[in-house]
This record gives sequence, C-alpha cells and structure tokens, in this order.
Amino acid sequence: MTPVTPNFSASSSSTEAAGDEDWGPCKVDQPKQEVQEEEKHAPRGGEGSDKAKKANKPRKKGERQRGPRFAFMTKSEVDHLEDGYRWRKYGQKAVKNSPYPRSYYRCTAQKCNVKKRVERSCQDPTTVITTYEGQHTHHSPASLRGGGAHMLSPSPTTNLRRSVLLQQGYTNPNTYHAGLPPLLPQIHVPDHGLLQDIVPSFTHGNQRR
DNA sequence: CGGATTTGACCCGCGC
DNA sequence: GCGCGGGTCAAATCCG
Repeated sequence: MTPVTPNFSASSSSTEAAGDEDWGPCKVDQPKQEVQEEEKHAPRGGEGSDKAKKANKPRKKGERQRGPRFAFMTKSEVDHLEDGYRWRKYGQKAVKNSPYPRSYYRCTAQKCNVKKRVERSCQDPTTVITTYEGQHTHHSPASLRGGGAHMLSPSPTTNLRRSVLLQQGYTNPNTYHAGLPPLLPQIHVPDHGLLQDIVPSFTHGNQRR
C-alpha cells in the first residue's frame, strides 16, 4: 500500500524532551498535558433527564486524556492510513494555521475507546500527522482475517515498536514505554532501510488543550 | 437495510 | 468576562 515514512514520537511523562523538534511554523502551541488515566462518568449536566441539547459529553476539567498518546508523521498522499483496525470518523474540524482539516476517528470496536486524529502538515502537504490516543483492547481485525499476518499478537507489535524506536534513537526503552503507540501502521522497512528517514518528533501530541 | 461519513451545533477550557 | 479554538455529538445523508 502506501509507502510511508513514519516519524515517530512517543508521548509519555511530562519530562519529555519537547522542544528539540517542531512541526514547523504552523504548530504554534506547546503541548502541555501528560498522559492521564481516564475515568468517564456522569455527564456534566448531572440530572440526566431528557437532555434537550445534543452535545452531552462527560467531561472533566483537567482530564481529557485517555491512555497513552502517540503521534507520528507519515509521508502519504492519503489521509487515512490502513493500520489494520477499523475506524469510524466522527468529526472533522478546520485547523487553525492550516488549510487542511483535521479528522477525528474512533475505533469501531465497542469497549475500545481508542481515538485517532489525522491532519496534514501545512508546510508539507505530503505529510500526514496521525495522533493515536489510548490503547486497543482487542486485536486488529486485519490480523484475524489473515490480512495482517504479523499483527497476530501484541508481542510482535511491541517488538516492532521497540525496534523502530530504537533505530530512531530511543536507545533507552524506558523513554518510550509509557507512550507506546496503541498500534503501528504497517511499517515498510525495505532493505535499504527506510527507517533512516525516521526522526523523532512531536511529543505530547496535543497543542492547546 | 445497515453501516459509515458528513456536517452543523454545542460545550468546554484557556488566553487575553 | 468574553472570545477563540479544539473536541465531540448526533441527525442527515451517502454508499455498498
């Protein structure tokens, strides 16, 4: 499928080395939140009777993260990269400082609240920035159908992550373990070593809030 | 017909 | 306190 040039970076503790890189002038805001455990509960309204309004989502101040977040850049002309999981788009918003919209996806598997944000780099339209949030509680559908032969279990995937991360400079596993990507797209690692192009970038996936 | 996508509205947090 | 921007919901629509 699409040849990709992923640009990984795990977001974990707030001690992340954020700042050495940047997504370009487009990205102006600094990441500020750390990975937090999620706990969904009562809608903010509280009463829970007949909600007249639509947007009635449980939200808590200071908490909006669900699990580890992982962002990476991919050289691709298509926004939605095939990663073995099924995603349902639930929103799209225009991005400030960027002519390209940002798409919001959610894993279709119930009880799997992994989310994914996809946007195009404004300075490099061929680059897609994908941010995963959370971890899958199931296996990739593709693997179950023999589509992705190498994604049968978390272990190989984890190994792949490590190898990739290590190759890009994450020599210390401890620096990424907390921010393990919930999954990885099928990374093409040609003989000539495409990973050479991978450079750590992006930390704490989020911008403003 | 069922599932996925589109799209406008709504809500919230943060900066000014 | 207000406005802005990001994130999410859900009805409508589209597509296989």
